[in-house]
Amino acid sequence: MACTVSGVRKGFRPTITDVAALAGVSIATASKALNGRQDVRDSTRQRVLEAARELAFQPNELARGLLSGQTRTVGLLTSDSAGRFGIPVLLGAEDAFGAGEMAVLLCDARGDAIREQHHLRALLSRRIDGLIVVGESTDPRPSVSSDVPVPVVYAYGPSEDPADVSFVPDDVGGAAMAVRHLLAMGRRRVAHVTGPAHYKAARDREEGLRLALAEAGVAQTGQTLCGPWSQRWGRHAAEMLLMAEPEIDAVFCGSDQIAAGFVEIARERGRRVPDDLAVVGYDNWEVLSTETRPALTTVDMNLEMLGRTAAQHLFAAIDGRATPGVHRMPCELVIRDSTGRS
Amino acid sequence: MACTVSGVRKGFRPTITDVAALAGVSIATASKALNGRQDVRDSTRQRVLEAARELAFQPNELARGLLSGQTRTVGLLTSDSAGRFGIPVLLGAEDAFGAGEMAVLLCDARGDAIREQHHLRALLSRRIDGLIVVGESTDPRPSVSSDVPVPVVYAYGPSEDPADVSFVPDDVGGAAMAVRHLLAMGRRRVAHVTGPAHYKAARDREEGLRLALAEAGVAQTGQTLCGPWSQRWGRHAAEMLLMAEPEIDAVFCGSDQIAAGFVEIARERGRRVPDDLAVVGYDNWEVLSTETRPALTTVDMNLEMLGRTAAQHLFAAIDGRATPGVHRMPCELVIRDSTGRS
DNA sequence: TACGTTTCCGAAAACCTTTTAGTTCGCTGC
DNA sequence: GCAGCGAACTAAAAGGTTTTCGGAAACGTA
Repeated sequence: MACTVSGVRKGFRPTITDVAALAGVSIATASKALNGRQDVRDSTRQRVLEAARELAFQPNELARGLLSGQTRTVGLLTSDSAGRFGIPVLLGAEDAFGAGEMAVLLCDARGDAIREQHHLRALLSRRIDGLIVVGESTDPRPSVSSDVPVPVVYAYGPSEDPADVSFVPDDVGGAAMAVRHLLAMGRRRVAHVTGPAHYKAARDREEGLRLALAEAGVAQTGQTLCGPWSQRWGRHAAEMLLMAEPEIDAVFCGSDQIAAGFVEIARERGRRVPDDLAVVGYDNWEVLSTETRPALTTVDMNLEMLGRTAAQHLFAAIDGRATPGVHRMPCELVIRDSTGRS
Repeated sequence: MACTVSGVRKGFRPTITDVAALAGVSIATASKALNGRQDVRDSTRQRVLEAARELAFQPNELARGLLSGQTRTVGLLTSDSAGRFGIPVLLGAEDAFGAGEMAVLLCDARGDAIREQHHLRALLSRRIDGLIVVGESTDPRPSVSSDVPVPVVYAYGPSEDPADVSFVPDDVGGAAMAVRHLLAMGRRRVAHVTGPAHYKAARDREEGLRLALAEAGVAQTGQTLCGPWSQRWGRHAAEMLLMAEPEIDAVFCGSDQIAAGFVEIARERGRRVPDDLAVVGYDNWEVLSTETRPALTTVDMNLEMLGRTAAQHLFAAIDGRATPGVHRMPCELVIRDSTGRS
């Protein structure tokens, strides 16, 4: 009787009309049966459900969206998703949306403002319910909210407009936490090697360092050294620093790449890590942080969680409950061997 | 007169009816004017265009798609986009689609078949025009094509069904190219350290190695050593291999992580790379390959290009021009210092 | 039988756009 | 004065779904 079809005819898509016809009812009744509404006799509902199953019927979200004005689709606009940091945020957001039955339209502007406008138009013409903008760094970026008639949430890179909703890692807090850990391990001669000073991330992390040192009444050893975020720079900085300030017993590095380079040189120069020298990284980029010798104590920005939170907040904003402002999400200190056993 | 609005009223979306009313024409005429069709007087067209500009009108893609049956939207289904390899493929595909005015619906199944089915249903109900499935490894994966009434293209991880369209890196060719390079540099005692043997990537790369060695009539030195893809395993393998086969003058590694670990130990044991020992990696993961000392010669699978090609092929398939089968995309050898100057 | 109530179902409108099939109007040619 | 024609425009249908509202049937009550 019921001829179960394995596979699907290419191109053919059954409509609710087909289902209604097969079940021998009107489309209105079929709709009510399928959506679990009242005013349908149980036996009728069963017939409709059976017909829908047999035809592998999938309601057309386009038609549904056209009617309801809600597409249950959000845009995810990234400036540079190739970047190390955009990806986890994106994944967290995708995860949260997936759980909420939302679909995600992905756009990568590749750092180009023209392309960004282009994508924005494409998203709007597809009637997204909301938008997440993922930055490529924690530096504030121009707001797009005024061009967009739906709620917008910024993740990782905040909007320049404080009236927008932004979620960023708390780099000041993360850095302070890392340095407090160094101090708790008894270190008092703490140096600092980080990335280019024009990055907000570098400045924030420096502020966290100062904060924690000031709390403990300890002075920083040597100047903050700024360079690229790379391992190469970590090696170079280590060579300079071990020469210039040989008495240091701890280094706070602005990234795991820098830290990886630093421990490499320290090891070569015969400094035992962590016994002679404790090293802390930042980012918890596991391919580096777990593979250096010794494995790095480092700050994890919880980016996936940040993305998830931003997505959940977007839900709230779509429902009209937004909390504007910059929300700083706490970081987490991952303690490994490079700062010694506690 | 024309009051240009900066910003957009939240929630309000003008329709073509609004545009037509403002321009004083029927919606049919407005539609024709906006779409550059004939049968519209120039002066009328200008009035319509002006009205559309003033209202910031965006045609509703939902309505358009409902009518045309084409959504100009494709699905991108990944098993594990957190993976190292899915990302570039995804970016390449997104890039190709963006250029073609297509939008991309992103779904990450996180390696869960249930979730995959769930996402598949969501995509189909949104009436995607086509689907790209991005695998997490080069091992063949179950086909979804029979459940999907639109064209499907598999990228990175091929479908188990040879009637499907798949794009995979040519690992055999890539490995052979790497080993031929070692031979061309005069090396004759080539060892092999790679990942777990249950990975097709490991087996394919071994086949490439054998091929190239056989061509040159050279025997492999020592057994192929299999372990995790990690840097740690690279270090461990180096310790064993330098002990067991001290006469080797080259190592082909199955990944940059393994190669990075290998050169690290080789350096510590006093083997000069590349003078005493040439090392080749695989993947061209730049955070490793450009930062080791010396920088790694390595095989680049051109994943972004692979993703782009898969996307372009999906276009063709949507137009009814598909070329079934597994398409092997050429790899590229990136020569750096770890194999010596040429 | 007449009437009210409940239960179940269906017709039709609405969402927004494109396209088809006209309709109107002015003009040419006879 | 009229057939014929082309240009410019419009009314209406189509696409798939949900929702509103009205209607029909069934049942109980007076």
